[in-house]
Amino acid sequence: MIQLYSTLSRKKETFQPIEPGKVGIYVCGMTVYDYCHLGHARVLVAFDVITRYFRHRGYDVHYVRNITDVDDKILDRARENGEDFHVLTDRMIEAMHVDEGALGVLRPNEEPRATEYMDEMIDMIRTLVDKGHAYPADNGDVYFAVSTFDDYGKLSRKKLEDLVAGARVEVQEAKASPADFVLWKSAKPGEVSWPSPWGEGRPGWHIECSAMSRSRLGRTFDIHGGGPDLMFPHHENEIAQSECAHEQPFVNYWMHAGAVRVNHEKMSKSLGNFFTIRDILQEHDPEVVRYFLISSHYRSQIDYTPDSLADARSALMKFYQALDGVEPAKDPAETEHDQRFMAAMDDDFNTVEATAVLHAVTAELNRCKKAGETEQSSAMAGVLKRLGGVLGVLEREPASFLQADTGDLNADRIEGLIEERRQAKKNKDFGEADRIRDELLEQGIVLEDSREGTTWRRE
RNA sequence: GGCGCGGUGGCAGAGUGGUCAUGCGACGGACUGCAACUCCGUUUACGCCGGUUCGAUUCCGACCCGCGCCUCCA
Repeated sequence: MIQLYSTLSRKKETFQPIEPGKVGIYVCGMTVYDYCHLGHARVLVAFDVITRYFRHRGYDVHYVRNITDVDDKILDRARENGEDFHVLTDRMIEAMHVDEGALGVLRPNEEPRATEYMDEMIDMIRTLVDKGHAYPADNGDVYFAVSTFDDYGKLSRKKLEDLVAGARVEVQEAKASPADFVLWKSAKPGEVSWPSPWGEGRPGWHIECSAMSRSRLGRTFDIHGGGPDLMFPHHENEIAQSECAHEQPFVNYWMHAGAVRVNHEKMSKSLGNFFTIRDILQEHDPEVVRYFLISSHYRSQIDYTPDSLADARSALMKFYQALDGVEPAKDPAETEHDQRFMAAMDDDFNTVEATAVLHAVTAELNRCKKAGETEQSSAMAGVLKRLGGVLGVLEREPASFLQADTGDLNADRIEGLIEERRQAKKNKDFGEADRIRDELLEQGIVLEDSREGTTWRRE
C-alpha cells in the first residue's frame, strides 16, 4: 500500500486508484519562454521518481505533463527577440527535452500543449458561462466568478473574504469581484489570438490545465502535481473551473514539491537568482544533480549552495566504486533490502530512506567483494542496480562515471603513466612510483592499487 | 495582517513514545611499499518552557527563531 501526502487533506493518505492497478497523473509543466531552472528540475525529478516507483510497484501509469506554449510572458519574450512565438516555444521545448534527458527524467506518456486545445478550453469556458460561474465583461475578457464556488480556497486554505480584502489582488475594474480570474483575454489589435464566441483572444493561464486534464485523464483523476508556488492561485483556480463545469470531484490527491532556495533565499523569476539546468551542468555531472535532488524528501525545502553537490558526488562515487569490477546479476532474487526499500518508498516516496538502503546494499557488496564471494557480489550488484534504477540513478557503466571528462589528459595517457608506475614499483623505485601518482593526483586523477592491478578515477 | 510549514549531532538530512537512520567529516584499528579504496569499531542530536505519560526528540499548549504562500513564478 502506497501512502502519499495530499495537499488537500494535509496528511498522508493510502493511495486508492480510481481504476485498480492504474494511475492517472497530471503535472503542471513548463511555460516555455526560457530555459529550465533548478526549480523545474526538482519538479521534473520528483514526479519522475514517483512515476518510476508506481511502475516498479506494478501500476500502469498514465503520466501527463502539459506545456504552456502561449501566455503573456511568452508573447513578450518573442516580441523582445523579434521572433514568432512559435519559434521561441519550439526552441525552448527542445531545450527542455535535452535538459530533462540529461537528468535521467523519462518522458511523460503525453505532453499536451495549450495551443492544441483551444476548442476544449473554449468549450469549457462556454459551459462555465452557461452555468452562471463565469461572465463576459465590458472589456471583452471572460472572468470566472469566484463567489459562485463555495469550496473556493479549499486547497490553499484561504478564505475568500481575506482574498477580497487583501491589498495585493490586482484591481481590475472589469471584474465583478477582485478575486475573480480571467478565463479568456480579449486581444488587442496585432496580438496573437484565436476566435471565440467572445471575440478574438487567448486563454487565461488556468483554463488550459482544466481542459487538457479532462481531455487526457477524464473529469476526475487520481493525482495532480506541480511546484509549490502553483498551489495558489493556479491549482485553486483549476479546481474551481473543473468542479463547477463538471459538478464532480476534480482530483483525488494533490501533490506539491518543495521549494528550491539558493544561498538561503527563495529562487524565483522575480528575484532573478535562478540557476538554469544548463548552467549547473556546465560544472556538475547530471547524475550528481539528480542525486542531490533525491537526497532530500520531495516535499521539503532544499537549499542549493555552490558546494551543496559535493555530498551527492561522494555518494555516487561510493556506489560506482562498489559496482566497479563486478558483473551485476540480471534479475537477482528479492532481498530484505528490496523490502526495506519499498517500505521507505511506500511511505510518501521517502527517497532519503531509500538511499540509506542503497548504502546498506553497497556495504554488503563491498564485504562480498572483499571476501571473494563472486556470486554474492554479483547478486548484490544486481540489487543495487535494480533499486538505483527505480530512483533513476546508477544506470551507467561505473567507468563512465568514475572516469568522466578527463579533458586533455585522456585515458590512454593515464594508462600509459600507470604502466610506467607499475614498472617502477616492480623495480622497487617507490620514489618514481609516488612521483607519477602525485603528478596524476594534481590533475585530479586518483589511483587505487589492488591485487588485480591499478585502477583510476576522477577525484 | 491572513493561512501554512519547519527548527535534529561539525555539516547535509530521515525518522521514532522506551535498542541503529544514512552520508560527509573526525578519531582508533585492519589492509597497503606508502597511499587511495574498502572493511571493523568509536564519537557528538533532537530550539526554549510547561503539560500528558512509568517514560517524550517524538503527543498537547505557550514562547522564541527561520521559511513559504497570499503577485508572474516549478
